[in-house]
Amino acid sequence: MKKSTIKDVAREANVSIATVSRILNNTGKGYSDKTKQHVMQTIEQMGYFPNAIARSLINNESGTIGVLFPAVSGMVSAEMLHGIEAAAQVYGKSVFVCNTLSDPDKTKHYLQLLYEKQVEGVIFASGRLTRNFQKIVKQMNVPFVTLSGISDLENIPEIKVDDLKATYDATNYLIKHGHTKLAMVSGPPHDSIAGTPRMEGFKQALTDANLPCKSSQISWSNAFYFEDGKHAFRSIMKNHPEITAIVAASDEMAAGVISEANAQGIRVPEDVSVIGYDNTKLAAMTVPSLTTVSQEFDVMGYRAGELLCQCIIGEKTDSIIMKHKIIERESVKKTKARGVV
Amino acid sequence: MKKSTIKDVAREANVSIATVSRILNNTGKGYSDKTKQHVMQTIEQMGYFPNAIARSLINNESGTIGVLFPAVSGMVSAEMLHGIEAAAQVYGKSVFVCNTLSDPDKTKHYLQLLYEKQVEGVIFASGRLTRNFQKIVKQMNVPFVTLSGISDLENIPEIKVDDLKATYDATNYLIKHGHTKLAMVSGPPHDSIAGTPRMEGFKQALTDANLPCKSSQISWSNAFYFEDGKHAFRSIMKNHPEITAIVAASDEMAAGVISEANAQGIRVPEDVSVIGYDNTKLAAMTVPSLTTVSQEFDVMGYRAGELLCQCIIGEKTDSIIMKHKIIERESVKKTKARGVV
DNA sequence: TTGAAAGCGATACCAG
DNA sequence: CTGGTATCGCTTTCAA
Repeated sequence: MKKSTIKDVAREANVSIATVSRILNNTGKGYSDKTKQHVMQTIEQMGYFPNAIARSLINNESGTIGVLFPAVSGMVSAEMLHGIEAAAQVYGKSVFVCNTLSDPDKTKHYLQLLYEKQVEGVIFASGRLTRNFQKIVKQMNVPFVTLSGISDLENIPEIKVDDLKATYDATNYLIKHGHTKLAMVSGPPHDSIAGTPRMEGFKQALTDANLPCKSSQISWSNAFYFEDGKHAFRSIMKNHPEITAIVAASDEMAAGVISEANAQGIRVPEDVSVIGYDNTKLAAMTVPSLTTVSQEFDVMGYRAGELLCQCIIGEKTDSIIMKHKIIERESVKKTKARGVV
Repeated sequence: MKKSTIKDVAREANVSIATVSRILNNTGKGYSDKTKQHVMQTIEQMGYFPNAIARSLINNESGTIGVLFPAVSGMVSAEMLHGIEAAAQVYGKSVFVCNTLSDPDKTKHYLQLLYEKQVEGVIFASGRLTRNFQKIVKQMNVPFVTLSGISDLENIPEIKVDDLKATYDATNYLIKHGHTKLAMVSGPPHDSIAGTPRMEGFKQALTDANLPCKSSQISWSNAFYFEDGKHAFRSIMKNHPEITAIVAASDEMAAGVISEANAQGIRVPEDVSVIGYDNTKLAAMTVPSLTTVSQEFDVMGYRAGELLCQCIIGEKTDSIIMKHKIIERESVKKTKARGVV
């Protein structure tokens, strides 16, 4: 049983396809109320749905956008994607998801694919849009937006939180609560998205507070996972047993720190305080629950989707720096206040 | 600057569009090696990419599939989606994601949308495909697959683990390790996917072991979250302080149980053992780490994608029951063995 | 080996 | 208010 087309409807309703088309698109004129009734009815009973692909071809509008993630597994990207989809929904766009695995070849492949599929815009999430992709991006000639990422290309609006400032604030939060011997559990130092800026924020906060800041106070790993946090904490405790507070570059790492502290009989927050980063659901689940820097990923995703859709209709093109805030839970010990509260 | 089309390439290369098309599709015949070289070159330098939409229209193959989730936020759906995308990749399909929010109207809307976009197949994940959707599904006339869900319609292959059996095994695991006073922290009893079958598995295991099984041993919530686990544990401890082991319907709930136990000064696993469900990353992060039933969501996603693509090319149509296994960590106390080990 | 031309399903302009 | 028709970009016969 073949799918019915506009032609079938026209034949069945004894009108021209032009008329059916007008009714379908609700142009308001070009048909009488009576024919409309009649045509709508036959459409209904035939179970006809217009072919969006044919429409796209003639209108030159695919009604789709593409989203590139290193990997959609994981809380963070999941929430972002959710937000993106919600926004796309509102603007009547469908979304293609792609997992680049951070592989440049794969990424380029996907961009070409999206190009061929005539997407109207692309969200590049959690990655770095390098000059490598300049050519294809330019050719595609549709709006791009980076989400919690970074772009080496010009004129690409971005949605992100100011990681440096956020980590600065987190560090400062510990300092304000009386901590003077701090360490950081960081991601890869050359990760220009979540590595470098967060380390920098940590350092600046220490420096501004006239606190010692040696590189040995930062223990970094190749990723941001639970195990990385455990290892990092172990090495910190070896080199700096005097530490009383730790800034982690992700909630998972912070959870690793708490877990390892527990294993070593070090109490959190009595002996050592911990502040996390992201405010994923995990932060509420640790024991003790995690004080952390909040990034609202679903909102960020929504805003990214929204921004992209606005760019598509030529409405707006400004970057958005999302505000962050510190969510206070139980993992930080508050002793004497130091300086302005 | 308009996008260049096959026509432009033809003109530029001084051949007919038919020839360009043949070369593009690598038909192998219909052009000389020399023209091929030449055409490929001009394609390259023009930066031409074929319009997939026009291709879809004439080939009647969109090269896309749709995935419906209640919500892509959350570890579980994220991992599934990752697997799906990976499989789709292999079969050369792009994937549209849709968040139904478990709303029937929205779901129907998305199905229609996917229909119009001419998707070649649909994965219906973590939800129930009711008779409500029968009409549209039938009309679409493309393969459907349910993933970790349930279908009231005929002939829809499914990928899932046997929830009843898995919970049975989990319960039995506790029994084998000497526990006789058990309780369950369950999701919604009328949730036919992750509610009813898991409760049933729990009950059957108790019954088969000749252990008491009153309905008061099961505390259910409207969802499967951390907070639900906390509440449930509280009420269980009120009604059944004698309990020594708990079966949770999700890792998050199990984490809630552990957290609440902690707050009440009840030790895990010394005073009460806990077994989770899902084996999400969270399970490794709790203190103590969680013994749990493993579902490999990324693999399930991959298999679902694979299965769907095989259905599309008419290759295979059998359901897949994924095997589950129990991942032993630290949250279960092993006392005397009881019965066969 | 090539090219001309007939569609794929829908839109929109132009006549009537 | 209506219908005929060119067109969107590409594939695929059918002749040459």
